[in-house]
Amino acid sequence: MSTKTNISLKNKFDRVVVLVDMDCFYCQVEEKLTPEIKGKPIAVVQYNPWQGGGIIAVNYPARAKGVTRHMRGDEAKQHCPEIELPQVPQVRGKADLTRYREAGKEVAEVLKCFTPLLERASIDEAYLDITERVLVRIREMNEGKFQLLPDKLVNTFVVGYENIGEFVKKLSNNSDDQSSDKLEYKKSDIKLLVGASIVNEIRAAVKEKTGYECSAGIAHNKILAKLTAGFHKPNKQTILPIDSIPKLYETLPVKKVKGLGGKLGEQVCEVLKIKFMSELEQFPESLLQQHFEERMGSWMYLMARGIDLEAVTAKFHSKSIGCCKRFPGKNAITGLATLTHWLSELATEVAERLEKDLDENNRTAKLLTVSYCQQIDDVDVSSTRSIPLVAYEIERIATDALEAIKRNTDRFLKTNSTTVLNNAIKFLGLSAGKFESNGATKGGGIKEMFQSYSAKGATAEEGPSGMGRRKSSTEPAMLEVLDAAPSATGTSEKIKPKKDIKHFLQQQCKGAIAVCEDEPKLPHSEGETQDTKPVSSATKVQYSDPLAETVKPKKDIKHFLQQQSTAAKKSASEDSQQLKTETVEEKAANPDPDQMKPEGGYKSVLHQSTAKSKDHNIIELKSIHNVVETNSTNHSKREETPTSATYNGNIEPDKNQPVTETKRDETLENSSSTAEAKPQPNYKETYAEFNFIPPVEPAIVTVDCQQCGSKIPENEYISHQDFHFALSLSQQQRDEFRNGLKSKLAAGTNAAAAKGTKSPIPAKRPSKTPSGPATHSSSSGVSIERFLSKTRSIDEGPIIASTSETETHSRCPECGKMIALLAISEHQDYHVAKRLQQELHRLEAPAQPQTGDTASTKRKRPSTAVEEIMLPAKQKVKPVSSYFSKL
DNA sequence: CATGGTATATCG
DNA sequence: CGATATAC
Repeated sequence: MSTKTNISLKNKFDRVVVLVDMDCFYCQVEEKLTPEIKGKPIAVVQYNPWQGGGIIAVNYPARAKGVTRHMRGDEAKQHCPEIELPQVPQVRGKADLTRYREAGKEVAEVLKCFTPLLERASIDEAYLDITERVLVRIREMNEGKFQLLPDKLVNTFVVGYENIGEFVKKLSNNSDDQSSDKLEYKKSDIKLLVGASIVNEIRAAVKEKTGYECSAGIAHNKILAKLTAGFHKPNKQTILPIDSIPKLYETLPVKKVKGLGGKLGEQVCEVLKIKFMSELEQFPESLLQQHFEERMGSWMYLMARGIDLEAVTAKFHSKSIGCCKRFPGKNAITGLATLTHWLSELATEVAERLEKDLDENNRTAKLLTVSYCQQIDDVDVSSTRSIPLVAYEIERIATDALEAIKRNTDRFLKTNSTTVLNNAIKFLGLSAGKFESNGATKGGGIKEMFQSYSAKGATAEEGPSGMGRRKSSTEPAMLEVLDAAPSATGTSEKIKPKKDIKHFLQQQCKGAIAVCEDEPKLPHSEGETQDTKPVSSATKVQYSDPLAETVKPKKDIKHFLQQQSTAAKKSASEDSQQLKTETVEEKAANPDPDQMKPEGGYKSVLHQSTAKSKDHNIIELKSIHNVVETNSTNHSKREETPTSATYNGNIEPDKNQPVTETKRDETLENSSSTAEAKPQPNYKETYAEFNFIPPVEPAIVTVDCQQCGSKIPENEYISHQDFHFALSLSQQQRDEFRNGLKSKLAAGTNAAAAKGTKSPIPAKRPSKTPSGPATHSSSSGVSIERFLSKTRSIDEGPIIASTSETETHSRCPECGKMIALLAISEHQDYHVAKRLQQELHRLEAPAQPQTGDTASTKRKRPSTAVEEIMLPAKQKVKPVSSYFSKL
C-alpha cells in the first residue's frame, strides 16, 4: 500500500524515531496469565503432541539455558528440565492468537498516549516518532521545567560509548567547535538523548499499565531504530548517535538490516562482494540501481549513509485480517470434503475476527483473498485469488473461497472422481482486506456529538487529562525542524474519521480511563490515524443516512445471530445430515475423527446468518449479489463420495502446526557487532538494570538504587532516594526544597517548610522497596511536606541528617551551597545537566506554547528557529567527567 | 514431512 | 491483480 511516505533529505537526521519491541512477548503474556510461572524459564509452544510442541517464544531465563526457538518442547526440557511450556490456545484445530493480539493492542494503546505518530509494525512492535515531544521537552529544559538527570536515563545505552555519561559528556562539551555539519549532528543527537528520557517513561508506562517489559531503539530513522533496539535486549533501550554509525557499520553484516535479511541481502553481498554495511558506501547510487531495483538502489545508497527517509505513519490497525494453515507432508489436503472443512474453519475465524473488527473499528473489508499452495508434480505451486467480500458470513466466505479455487485451478479434481483433488493442497489461507470505513452516519443530533468530539481534539490519543490541545488544527508552532520533517511530511492524513455514536462513546470511554502521562500531550496536527484514511470521502459513497440507522440495527442483528449460532451449534448436529454423512465418511478414512466435528454445526449456523443478513441488507456492496452460495458447498460435499481412497488418511491436520509469532531471537549474533551487551547473570525480575555498574560487591550491605543503579549502603538508602526525589523536582521545587530544608536544619525543627509547590509535573518519589522492578516514573507521588518530614525524622531511625551540617555537608565549589555529602555526586550531576541545558539553549529558539485553539495560523516561526546559529559557548563549568559517573 | 501463522510491501 | 519476498 502506498501508505509509505518519505521525508525530505534535508531532514534526514531531524527526527527522533523509536522502535519499541516487546521482549519475548508471548512468554510475557503467558506469565501474566499464569503468575505462578513468573521468573521461571519459559517457552511458549504450540500444542502438538509431537515432541512436545513447537517452540515459538523463549524467555530470557530459558535462553540462558540454551533453549531456542526451532526446538521442540521435549528438546527444551533436556536443556532445561524446569522449563515451563505454556501452549498457544487452539481453536478449530489451529492456533488462536487472540490472546496475544489483545495484549499487543493493550501495549499499543499505552504507546499511543505518547504520540499519535504510532505505527504498529507487528503484534509486538511499534515505531514512534517522538520528535515533537522531544522538542517540547527541550523547551521545558530550557525553561528549567525539566532536568535531564541520570535517573531519567537508567537502562539507556549508547552505541559507540561506554556509557551514557560519556555520551552526555560529549554532547555537553561545547569547546570544540566543528564544522556546521558536526554541529548539526550534535543537535540531532541531543534530541536522541532527550528522546531517551521520554522513551524511558514510555517503557515505564508500558510496564506499569500492562505489566510487560520491552526494549527500544532510539535513532533518527526507522531502520536504524529497529536495528538499535536489538543491541541491548531485555528491558533496555539503546541510542544510536549519528557519529557512531560508521563504526557500527564496519562490523554490521548487511543481513542485519531490515529488508536485507533475505535473498536480496544475499544478492547484494554476492554481487557487490561485500559483507558489511560499511562496504556499501563505496558504490554509486546508479550502480546500485542498475543491479537492483531503482528504488532499492536509492534506498541502499542512502542506507549506506545511515539515512532512511521513510516516515513513521500513524497506523494502529491491520490493513488485513486473515488466517492460514499449512498442511505439510502427509497432511496435505487431498479430498474435497477436507478442503471444504478447512475452508470453513478458516472462514469461521476470519469472520469472527472481522465481526470484532467491525465492532471496534467501524469498518468493513471488501476484498477476500484466498491463497493456497498445491503440490503439482513434486513442485509447490502457490496461488492467490481475490474476490469481493460481500458479507461477513462464514458460509459465504467459505463457499466463495472454494469457488475461487475451483475456478482457478485447472483440473481441480482427479479425472473420474468427484472427491479427490487432482493436486494436494499443502497450504490454505483466507485474508480479508480493502477496508472501508462505515463512517459518516451523519445524523442530525449526532453531528453535534462529532463536533464536540473533534473540537475537543483530545480525541483518543490525547490523554484523559484535558491537557491535550484543543482544536485539531495544527502544530504547536513547534520547532520548525519538524515542519519539514517527520510528521510534517506525513502530510497524508487529514480527515478525521467519522465514527458512529457507538464509536464515539467508546472513544470517550477510552479517553476516560486512558492512562496517559502527566505531561502535555502533543497536539500534532494530524490527529487520527489513517486507518480510516483510505476512506477518502470520495471513495465511499455514503450509504447515506438511512444506513446510519441501519448501522446499529446491524449490530443487534449480529449479536442476535451470534447467539443463534451458538445455540445452533448445540443442536446443529441434525441439521446437516448430508454433510454429516460425508464428514463421517471422511472420518472413516481418517485417523483423526475429532477434528471434523464442527462442520455440521457450522453449516446450519451459516445458513441462518446468511439469510438474515440478506434480509436486512446488512452488507451492501456494489458488486453483484451472488445469490448463489450455499448450494455449492452442499453440492460438492454431496459429490464427495466417501471413497475412502479419497482421503488417503490425510485429514488430520490440526494437531501439528505450531503457530507463530516469534520474536526474533536476538540473543546471538545480533549484538555482536558493536554494542555488545553481554552481562546478564540472573534474570530475576529486572534483568537489565545494573549493567553499568561493575558487579563489585562492597563489603557492607548495599542495596541497588532503582533510580541510578548505584549500590547504596543500606542505611543510606532512604536518604539516597530522597535526593533522587529532590533531583526530579523542577527547578522551582528544588529551590523551595532547598530552602525548606535549610530552614529546617537551621531551626532544627520540623517546621512545615516548603509546602505548596504544586507543580504540574508530579514528582514521584521512588518507592522504597529496592526490589521493585525498574518502573521509573511511577505514580506514587509524595508531597513535598511529607518528603521533608520524612527526611527529617520518623521512619527509618538512623538518618544521617542528625549530625551537624559540617560533618555531613560540604560546600559545592560551583554554586557554593552546602550539599549533603551523600548527594554530592547527584548535585554535580545537576550542574552538568544544567550545562547540557545551556548547550541545548543554544539550539533552540524559545518556542511558544501553542495556545491558539482555533487559530490554525501556522506558527510562522521561520525555519531559522532550530537552524539558529549556535552561539559560542560561554560558561565553562567544571568538567563533566563526573556526570552520570554512576551509570 | 514438520516451526508456522500473520501481515505487508513491491514488482511486473 | 497476483506472485514473491521479508520479517515477526
